[in-house]
Amino acid sequence: MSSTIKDVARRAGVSIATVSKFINGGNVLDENRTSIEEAIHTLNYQVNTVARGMKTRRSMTVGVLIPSLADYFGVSILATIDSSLFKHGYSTIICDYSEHDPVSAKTKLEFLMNKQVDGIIMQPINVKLGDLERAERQKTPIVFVDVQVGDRLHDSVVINNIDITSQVTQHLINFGHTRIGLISGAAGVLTTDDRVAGYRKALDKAGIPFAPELLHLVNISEESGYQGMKHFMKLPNPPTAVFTTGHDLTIGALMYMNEKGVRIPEDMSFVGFENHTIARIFNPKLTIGVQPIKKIGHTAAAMLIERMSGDYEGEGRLIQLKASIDYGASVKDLNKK
Amino acid sequence: MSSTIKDVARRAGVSIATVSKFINGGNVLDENRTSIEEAIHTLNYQVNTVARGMKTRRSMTVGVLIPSLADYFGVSILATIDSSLFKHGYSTIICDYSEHDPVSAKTKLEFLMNKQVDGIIMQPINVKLGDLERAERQKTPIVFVDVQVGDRLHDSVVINNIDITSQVTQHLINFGHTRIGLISGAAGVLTTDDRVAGYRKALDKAGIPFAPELLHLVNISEESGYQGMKHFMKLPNPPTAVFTTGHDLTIGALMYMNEKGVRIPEDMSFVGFENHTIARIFNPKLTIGVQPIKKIGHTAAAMLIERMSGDYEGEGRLIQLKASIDYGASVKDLNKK
DNA sequence: ATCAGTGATTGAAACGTTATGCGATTCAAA
DNA sequence: TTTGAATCGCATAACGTTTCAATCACTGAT
Repeated sequence: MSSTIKDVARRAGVSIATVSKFINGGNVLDENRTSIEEAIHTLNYQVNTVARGMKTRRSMTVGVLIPSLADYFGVSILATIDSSLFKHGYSTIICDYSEHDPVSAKTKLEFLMNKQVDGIIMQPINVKLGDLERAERQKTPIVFVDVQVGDRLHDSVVINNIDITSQVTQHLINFGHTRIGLISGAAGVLTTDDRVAGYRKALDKAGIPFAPELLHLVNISEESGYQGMKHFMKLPNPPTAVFTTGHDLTIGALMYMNEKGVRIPEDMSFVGFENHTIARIFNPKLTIGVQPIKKIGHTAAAMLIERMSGDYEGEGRLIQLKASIDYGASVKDLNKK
Repeated sequence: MSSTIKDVARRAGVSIATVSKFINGGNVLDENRTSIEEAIHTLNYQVNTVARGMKTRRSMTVGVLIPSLADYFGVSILATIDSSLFKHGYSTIICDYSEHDPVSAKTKLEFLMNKQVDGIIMQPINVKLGDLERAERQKTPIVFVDVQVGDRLHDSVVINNIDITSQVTQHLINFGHTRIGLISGAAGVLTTDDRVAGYRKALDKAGIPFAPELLHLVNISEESGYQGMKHFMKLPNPPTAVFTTGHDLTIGALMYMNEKGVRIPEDMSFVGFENHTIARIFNPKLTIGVQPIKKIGHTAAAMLIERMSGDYEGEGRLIQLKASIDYGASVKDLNKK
């Protein structure tokens, strides 16, 4: 159906080995070069990367594994990863897994391994160390994003979660807020725990007592944002400001407020996360925390490429990037009356 | 590094062929079955799908090609396609291409073909028929989404663009609007042309003269939505209602209005497209046109699977799905004064 | 003339799997 | 028992590459 290296060799009147050498950039005689080029061109020959991978034991394919293809963070990172990897000739196989199904991550990981991926980039929510066993046995490098993983075998790219939440909380405190609601992911996930830690750190520093009912930690879905906001608004003594730590949580919370006619910032001060677009079309413009998503993606891809090419073989590296605050007008200053 | 079928055969004391047969569901003697199972288990054997693909000439991989991984439609469809395909054992290689670079689509298509994908799902913006040459020569099936492609070789899944825009326009007319701005993609793209046709159809029916300055047709980016809205607002006689026909266009238009303090629907009536989330967090709730994205994705995946498995070999099919209007409160009724 | 050295070419052996044709085994019916 | 049919296992040849050791054709120096 499609022409092979054998066809090219025959037509060019040289051996298969010579054609292979030419294709891979080796030196060949000028006369051979031209006849090979001619043959390749008229036969429309393109190398079969699968067959090549069979020999070289490299598929030039990497797997990207994220909890959901409907989640902003995962998809955004996918875009930058894909373009970084493509530049190096790698293709990206995308998979999502369910963070609730205990075997889903492991299953998908094995699926990717069976496809002989050369490396994996993964956002690990609720994955157990045992899930990584197969990849580790075969020495397939994994780079984690968003959440770092305990063992020091793999690289991770994360943001400094303690810093960003403590900064946001500090900002709210500066504006006179003392009852501050926090909506974040599930407790136990490192990212969430760090974020809560940052929140408490700022409260402690200001001498504000911690109130457990002002924490809503379920997962990072839209629904959870909606429910969290609802929960806060129904408290006998509701918070004056709420902070969400994820894109979809932010949307959920906004939905609830919009539905109930809660005005921002008159009735409720609000700080969202990660969504520039929504922040800009919202009136008033929202104050949000933003992750350097592109940088995370590029860094992760670069680290993986180093691993796959053998340029780096040392122990796991941890890169912590800085998130920042993009100030809008969704926080009311309680100091100026 | 990783064990092969040869290792399994040796350990189980049978030939390679027998193991292969067992793996692929053939009948083997009970005693062989158990020893093979034992060997597979203790050796942690997993088939190498690349090597298998080499023989079977099927990679069990499909390519998804969309103009941008930052675009709502493409990414949403990717999610449903991926899950449909995974159920049938296929993995998804994702690629984006630039609709502005004339060779980008062709290049990426060849990239996918070199990876020996068994099929392709593509959202074809600005692709030329010649770009498909290689895939056609190798008889790799392609299913198009969003925009149908001229020749009747391939399947397409689209929505009825004329219907939806004519309905939206009709709705605006019913509410007393006669100067209606339309922001859509580039003229020449079939989807856009159909949408403009639907718009004009409704105008004609109501006897409203067509005003060329009320059309802004550039591309489907956020920026274009922003510029389109800006253009309309600066007209000596601006429209009383604007309709955007894409997710990102909608966002861009909203950004401009928010920036300039244009109130919806007091100062401007507005109908957006495709974004439930934004429609719901916006105040007032937006009226939007919605595509059945999940259905599009599932249908496309199902058609591709039929092609790849050889269950269907006929000529190209065209599936037209219906879009619908989700009514909010962003259109002012000019009839009741 | 011969020889070593240089570079390009080549045949053949992998890589891990499935497909195929044939010989061996089994079993029920005669 | 014998026989025919059915089943199962095996050796081997692919699939399209890369790679390696061996070969070949030169060149320039001895």
